[in-house]
Parts: sequence; C-alpha cells; structure tokens
Amino acid sequence: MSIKNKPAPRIRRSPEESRSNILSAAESLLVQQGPQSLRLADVAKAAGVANATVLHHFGSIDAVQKALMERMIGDLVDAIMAIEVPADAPATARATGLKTLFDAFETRGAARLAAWLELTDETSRLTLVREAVQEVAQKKIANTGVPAEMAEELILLSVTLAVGVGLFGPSLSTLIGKPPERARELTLQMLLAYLQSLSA
Amino acid sequence: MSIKNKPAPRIRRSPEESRSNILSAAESLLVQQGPQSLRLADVAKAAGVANATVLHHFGSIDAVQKALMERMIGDLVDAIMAIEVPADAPATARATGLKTLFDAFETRGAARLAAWLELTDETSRLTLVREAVQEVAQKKIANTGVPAEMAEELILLSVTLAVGVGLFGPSLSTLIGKPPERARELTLQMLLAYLQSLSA
DNA sequence: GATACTACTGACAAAAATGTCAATAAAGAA
DNA sequence: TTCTTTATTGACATTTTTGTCAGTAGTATC
Repeated sequence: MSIKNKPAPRIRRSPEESRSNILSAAESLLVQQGPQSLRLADVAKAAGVANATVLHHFGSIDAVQKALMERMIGDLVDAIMAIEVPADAPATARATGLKTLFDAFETRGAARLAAWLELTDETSRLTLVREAVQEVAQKKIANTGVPAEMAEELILLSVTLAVGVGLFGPSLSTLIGKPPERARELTLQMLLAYLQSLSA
Repeated sequence: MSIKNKPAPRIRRSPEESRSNILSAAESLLVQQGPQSLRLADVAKAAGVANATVLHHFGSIDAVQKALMERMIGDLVDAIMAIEVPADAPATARATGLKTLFDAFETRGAARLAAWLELTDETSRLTLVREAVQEVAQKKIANTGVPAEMAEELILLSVTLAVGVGLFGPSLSTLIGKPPERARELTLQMLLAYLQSLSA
C-alpha cells in the first residue's frame, strides 16, 4: 500500500528571521554538544529546515560557524557592557559587578565560545571584546577612583578567571566531589578579598 | 619520461614504539592546530606512516583520539604528582609549587587537552586526575599544616585557575595590549597573596 | 640460508559531509 | 486574479574522510 505523505507546509521567514533561527539552533548545538556537532545536516535538522536552506542563507557551513562566532561575541560584549558599577558603593559594587561578569561567562555559552575560538585559532575575532574591555575600564571603573591602567589589568584578571571558571569550574568541582558551583565560590571569594586588600 | 621512484625503505618499529610515534604526532597536531586537525590522513602524514598503519595499531581514528586523551591525562597526572612541596619553607614552597602547576598547564598542551575534553563531553576520563588531586592533597600539602579538606579546595582553586590561565591567559593578555604572560603573573600574585592571608 | 611472524603499505571501497540545481510554494504587488 | 519575487526544498553531484584487504618487506628464529 502506497502512502502518499503530504509534504509539510513550508514556513517562509524573512531572511533575517531565517538566519537568526538557524544561528540559534547552531548555538544550542554548540553549547550542548560542542563544536564538532556543527555539521550542516545537524544544524539544518535542529533548525527545522533543509540543508539547502542553510546554504542559501550562509553559503557554506564554515560561514555559519563564523556568523555564530560573531553573534555570540556580540552578545557577550553586550553582556559585558551592561555591567553596572555604581559609583557610590565601591565594595558591594565590585561584588555585584563581578558576579554579573561570571554569570555572563557561565550561564550563556560564552566560556564554550572562548574555548572554541582558542582551539580554532580564531582569536583574531576578539577585537570587539578588546574594545568592550577598554570601554568598561574607562567608563565603569575609572569613576570609582581606580586608575584606568590598573582597571584594565583588573578586568584582564577577572575575565581570565571568569572564562576558566565558567568552562572548567563545574566539572572540576564535581570531579573531586564538591558541588559544581564550588570553584566559582572559591574564585569569587579570593578575587574579592584580593581587590579589598588592594584598596587598603 | 617515466621515472621509477623506488619506494622509500620501510621503518619497522615495535608496536609500542609505533603507537607512541603516532600519538606524539597527533599530540603536536592537537596542540598546534586544535582537535579538528586530528584527521586520519593528517595524523598519518605527521607521523610519517600510511593511513592504514594508523588503523592497524588503533583500529579507528576515534580510538587514536581516545588513546591520545588518556596518554596526555597520564602525563598531566605525572606532572602534578611530581610537584614538590618542601615541608620546611611553607611560604616559598607554595610559590614554587604553584609555579610548577601553572607550568604544567601552560607549556605542555594540558590546557588544550582540558578544553578539548570539556567541549567533547569526555570529562569522565578525568578520574585519574581526581585521584592525583587527592593524593597530592594528602601527601604534599597535608604535612604543611593545612587540613586535608581545605587542601583539596585549594587545589581545586589552583587547578581551575591554572587551566584557565594556560588556555586563555596569553591571548587575552595580548588582546588588550599586554605581554602574554601578564595574566599569569596577575593570577599568581593574587593567588599567593590570598594564601598568605589565609595562614595569617 | 630458509621460514615464520607481523608491521607496513598502496589501491580500492565505503561512508560521511558538503555543496549544486532546477522546481516548488508562500507572500506581496500589480 | 495574475504576476513577480525569492525563501524553500528534494534529488543529485562532488568532495572529504574513513575504513578494508591482499600483498610486500623487515626482523627474529630455526
């Protein structure tokens, strides 16, 4: 008996929506299963479209990966720029600011993005992050009395730690039988204590 | 004109040597170009053998990757176990011990290994590291007066930071116009100051 | 030497992944 | 409605990567 499957009705999106849909699917693939899972067929399937649709919008699977990198970097930069450092209460301000920073690198796939970039030698794409760091250093921290030079180094330190903790903290913590957030707690505690000692 | 190339004389190794030769080639590929470069043809070429030789010894390219993971983890564990913490001079001992730890994660491809494991959800293979951490905590640090419970957390903290710094420190540092070792310096400085404050 | 063992290899086959193309169908414009 | 545009798609072609196999060639043993 021959069954005639009606082809599923097509969803027609605007080019921007379609690209965004595909990139979102690719992003969750990246975060959940790593960069190797960013194959044409898998991305298309996750996005609910045909392989050819992905190619129509991006031209190649490589271009999809690069576009995803740039979108995630953009989101990350936005998250960093959104960090508020109230000028009035320096001590607690640092704490909340740093927590937001660590959040940005833990909850979203930012740490995985960073590892991905690092492992694929695409760190040249991080120019945007550099600009964000400098802008944050000037506008957000300079007005707390810390000289801009040192502010940049503090951000370098914080970002390095945040990325490392975001990427390896949970698994290393559970590895030695601690709750996953333990590495993060320890790091934040140390970082805050260190900043405290600097201003004293 | 037809030139008759004599086939290059074969090199016949012991199975162990051959496996080691292949894994070493794969390791330098991983460290220099990332996990994607661990393709059968590339690994074989780097090792100076035919594709079929790699398969003869490992069965599949996947098995090569897993064997490489385990060998690198083994080397890493050895490096960690080799860290000496002299019982007599606690302060400087910490400094040199930590420097060795950071070295282990920076010079060799350990940080890249960790990122690779993380991105491929192969962290289950880190059981060996867990055992090493516990052993170091007991034998190397416990005799400096620090309770074993806290020793484990200090190692968790140190290893997390070392991995993060080893992986991202250089590129993040240069990204904001600092020398590549700056992130490492800052991190070590903070870590040592923090440990100092704990014992006071 | 002669023989046995097996590391090694090139040629080929199979599978997986990417990319092409002509045709289809959704949505707005005429 | 009819027309135009183009996002979408299945079928197919190409490329890349992995794996198979039968034969070759070192090395040790007899």
